[in-house]
Amino acid sequence: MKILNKHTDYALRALIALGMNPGSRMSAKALSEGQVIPYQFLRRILQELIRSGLVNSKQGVGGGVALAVDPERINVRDVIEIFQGPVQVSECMFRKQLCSNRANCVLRHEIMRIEQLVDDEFSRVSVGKLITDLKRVGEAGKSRHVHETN
Amino acid sequence: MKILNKHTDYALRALIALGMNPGSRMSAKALSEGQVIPYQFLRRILQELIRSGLVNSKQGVGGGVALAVDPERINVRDVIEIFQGPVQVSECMFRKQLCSNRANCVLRHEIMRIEQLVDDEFSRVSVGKLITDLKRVGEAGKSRHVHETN
DNA sequence: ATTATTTGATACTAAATTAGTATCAGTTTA
DNA sequence: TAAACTGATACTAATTTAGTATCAAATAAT
Repeated sequence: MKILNKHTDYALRALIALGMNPGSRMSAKALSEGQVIPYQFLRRILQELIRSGLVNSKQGVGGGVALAVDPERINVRDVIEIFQGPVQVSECMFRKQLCSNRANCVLRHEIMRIEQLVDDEFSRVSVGKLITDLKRVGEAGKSRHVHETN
Repeated sequence: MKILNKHTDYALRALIALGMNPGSRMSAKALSEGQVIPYQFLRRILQELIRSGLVNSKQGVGGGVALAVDPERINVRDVIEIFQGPVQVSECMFRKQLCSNRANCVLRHEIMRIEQLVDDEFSRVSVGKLITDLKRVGEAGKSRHVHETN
């Protein structure tokens, strides 16, 4: 049961990279190389982020993308919603005729509670917070590899 | 972002049905008809539940499957784990070489917290509890359709 | 003006996962 | 010995996810 797909994962990495040096505009190419994300795939992900208003873009030489919103105001939930749709458990809620049996419904009750919980938690994690954490780790652990904390 | 797949969904429905009348042994055919689950698909799901020890089976005429465990001791988390693997966010944790960039790692920290939360919550919901809820709803709402409470 | 660098839009392919079907062998009961 | 079952396993189809490719339009530098 994997929660984040590659779209969301890469989108978050890109947003973090953009937020690291505020105001900086980066090309998809630079981002792709810096974050090791397949270029064309990243292009499409960025286009969705642009459409959704989280980043803005500028064409031509010296163009690229930049955050359009304060990183504190972008949270993981937003990004999940863009690329994976709203947190839900089954189709039951939206296609009621499928949900003709009670067992499914009673299950749904518990599950919607958990859904809400997950949603809230992801809402609480902003890109800004991730950047802060990241910078802190960067300071503290200059010499050792982050993985060693696992 | 859908959390439960059909395997888990059907498995839970089957477990609930089996737990409704304790000690009852039901054939896959009866379950399939009662719960409106494709027969051959349910067969395979039941076989996994058997392998995992949650239900036992008896071959031949009058055979079928029955709960092997007190429904209070089967929780949703167990079932998710059987059919969808452990709750995780990305492959990062298990394939460390993929996780060569810090952004991903810092993200993981927050995300593992949420992962744990989801895991705990699903652990708290037992099949027994779902059955209790279901029976209560059955008592209270005899005349009206459950969906009307949406 | 021309060229290089960039995004916009969109079509396409490939791989993986999920959902569902089918078959045949073996067990048990009547 | 026939009917009603599960055990094991192979197969197909649909959907989702991941990734690639192409061409047009904008911008800046020369």
